[in-house]
Amino acid sequence: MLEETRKLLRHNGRSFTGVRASILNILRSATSPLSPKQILGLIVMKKPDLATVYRNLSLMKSLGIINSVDLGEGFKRYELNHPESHKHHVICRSCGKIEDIEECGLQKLEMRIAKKIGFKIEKHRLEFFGLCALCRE
Amino acid sequence: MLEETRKLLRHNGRSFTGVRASILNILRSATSPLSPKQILGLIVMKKPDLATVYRNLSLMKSLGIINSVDLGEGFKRYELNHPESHKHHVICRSCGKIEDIEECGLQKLEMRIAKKIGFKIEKHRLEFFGLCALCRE
DNA sequence: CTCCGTGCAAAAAATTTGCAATAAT
DNA sequence: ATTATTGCAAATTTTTTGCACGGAG
Repeated sequence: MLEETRKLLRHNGRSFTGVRASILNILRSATSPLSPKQILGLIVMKKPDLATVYRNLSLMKSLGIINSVDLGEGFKRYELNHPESHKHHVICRSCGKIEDIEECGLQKLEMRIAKKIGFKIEKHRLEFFGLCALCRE
Repeated sequence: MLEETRKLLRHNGRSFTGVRASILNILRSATSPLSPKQILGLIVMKKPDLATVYRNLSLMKSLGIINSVDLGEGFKRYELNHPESHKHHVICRSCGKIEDIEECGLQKLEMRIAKKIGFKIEKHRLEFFGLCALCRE
């Protein structure tokens, strides 16, 4: 899995560096999308510069290895891109917990909209906001 | 319609100032969500400070008069809040055109998710990205 | 040798805040 | 009078960029 990424990077003339491996490992074990700062905070040894984290996130996003998620917090979060299973998020407005959901079922709506307004729809973003079980008491 | 807003502001001890009226009029005639800078640019006479625009957007959002929309551009956009008709957006990745869509049909999905993960879902955000008819040539 | 990757510092861009002057109630 | 609103400047926060150095091919 990191092997595929390595190949993808090589194929684009880039290398599979330690920083990139760290970022990917962190995103792989994350249970929700992380901000650049959070990612940096989770790199334990040989902490890179935050600018390097940004540059790598940007590169890996452009190669489709990761995705960005914007929850309207004033910064972006990043997660691994799983091309097969496309994810959405449910965010608790009280504790900030983020849960992933696999279910989507927007294809029909997408097709209907595409036809109605003449767009070729390539992707969508869907997030739910509310209160998690714990925060509801 | 501005009358309701006036009452809502008064009820919260705030006044219906010229800046607020300008912002609301601009949002009312906008065909897509606008950034604070765009809004400022559209105020013709007696241009307020950008900080004032930000403060008013924040206040009016907290009162539910307007909504913010985050398309992952690095800044937020604002639109009027129409409590009855809830809107989503389709954004052209080439020319940036934003179209509103009224259709949603996410209630069933919302309920299914709410039940599955125990969230009380209060709102959602949905955007589509692609190419508009013109940009497809 | 020639790019790529990184650290460091500085710059940009979006947003927020402090404070004094002004306007509204 | 009391409280809200604004302008202005400065501060914060997120993200980007320039440059020089070290390293991989």
